[in-house]
Amino acid sequence: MPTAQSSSPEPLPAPPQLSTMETAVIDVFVSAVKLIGLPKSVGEIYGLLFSSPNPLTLDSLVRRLSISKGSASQGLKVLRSVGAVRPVYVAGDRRDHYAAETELKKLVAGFIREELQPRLDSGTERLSHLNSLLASSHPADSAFLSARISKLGQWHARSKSVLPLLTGLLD
Amino acid sequence: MPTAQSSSPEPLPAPPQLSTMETAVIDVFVSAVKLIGLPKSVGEIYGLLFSSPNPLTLDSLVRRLSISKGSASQGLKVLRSVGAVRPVYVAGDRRDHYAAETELKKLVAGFIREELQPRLDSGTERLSHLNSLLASSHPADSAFLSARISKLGQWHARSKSVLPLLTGLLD
DNA sequence: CGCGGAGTTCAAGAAATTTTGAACAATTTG
DNA sequence: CAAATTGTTCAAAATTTCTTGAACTCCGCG
Repeated sequence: MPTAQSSSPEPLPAPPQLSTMETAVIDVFVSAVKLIGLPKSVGEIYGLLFSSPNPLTLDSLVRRLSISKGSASQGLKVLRSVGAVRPVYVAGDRRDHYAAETELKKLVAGFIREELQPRLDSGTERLSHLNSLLASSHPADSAFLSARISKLGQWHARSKSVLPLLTGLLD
Repeated sequence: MPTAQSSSPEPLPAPPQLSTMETAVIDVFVSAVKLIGLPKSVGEIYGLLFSSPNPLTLDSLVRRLSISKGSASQGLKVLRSVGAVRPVYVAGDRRDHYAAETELKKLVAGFIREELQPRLDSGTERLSHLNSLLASSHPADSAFLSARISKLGQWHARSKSVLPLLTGLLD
């Protein structure tokens, strides 16, 4: 029995009160997550799960973090997609329970796969579009532009080959 | 003499008109730059410089991209700091001229040095703060939390050692 | 079946970030 | 030196992104 959630007559949800420790950990993940361009709520959710010995339900996240159900749902969706969070079956409870995945390699791999690779892939199309434009470009600049676009192509190829390697460097 | 900027009596700055090619290249850099969390204007500026055979002044950037002087100034500051842009001396012109740095390795190294490393460094302090909080945490969770914070420390150390390696994988 | 709990979706509001523009500082030049 | 030119700064406006909350879909249960 985690916290005594007894039948208090208060109309307000009663401050869910995060411990100082939890707040500090969450803060770390909020920063981290913003750095990689994901919304704060994702960091809050992951941070709380990371601090929690047992899996939590969407509902607990909503209460303890004071965020909306919508945010929690969307945040969990992202975390699930990158494999940062794992659903845990709990007997006799219809609700989903989630636990934080703590293997760095998995987290990075998931982020690369879901957030970075798709961009690189769309870059391939972009590049061929640029090459097609090259034909109709002003002849005077043509040589220069051709060189630059080829440079872009090099970058792109290099990125595509290096990103996956990154995963290998971890753990 | 690049563009004939003759004395036209028009009150409006006259649409600077980017070529289709330029627009497409800029578009690529705007996406890239947003991915890494920098403002669009930074991508626009770098994109135009990347497409340009000769170095451009702040003023040309303002006119051709139709952005404010403030944006251009701030954007160039960022680009200079990460070494994505190089000032080029032009005889008999008081203004600064800028050229795009196109060595991928340099760009990545600069970004890591200026934008990523500082965050990792502040993370060091954060971690020791967490460790100090550990003392005052509820004994029941103490073992679990201790393990999690140690995990965080591992991640941190691993990141600090891997990030610099990244540079070596390029070019 | 219909009710109720769990979770998702998405349009509208709130918050955060970026851009603007005008005032300022620093130089150069006539 | 004063005037003109170049670039910077920063508060306010504009834009973008995130969060909210209510409507909705699914399911399992009685």
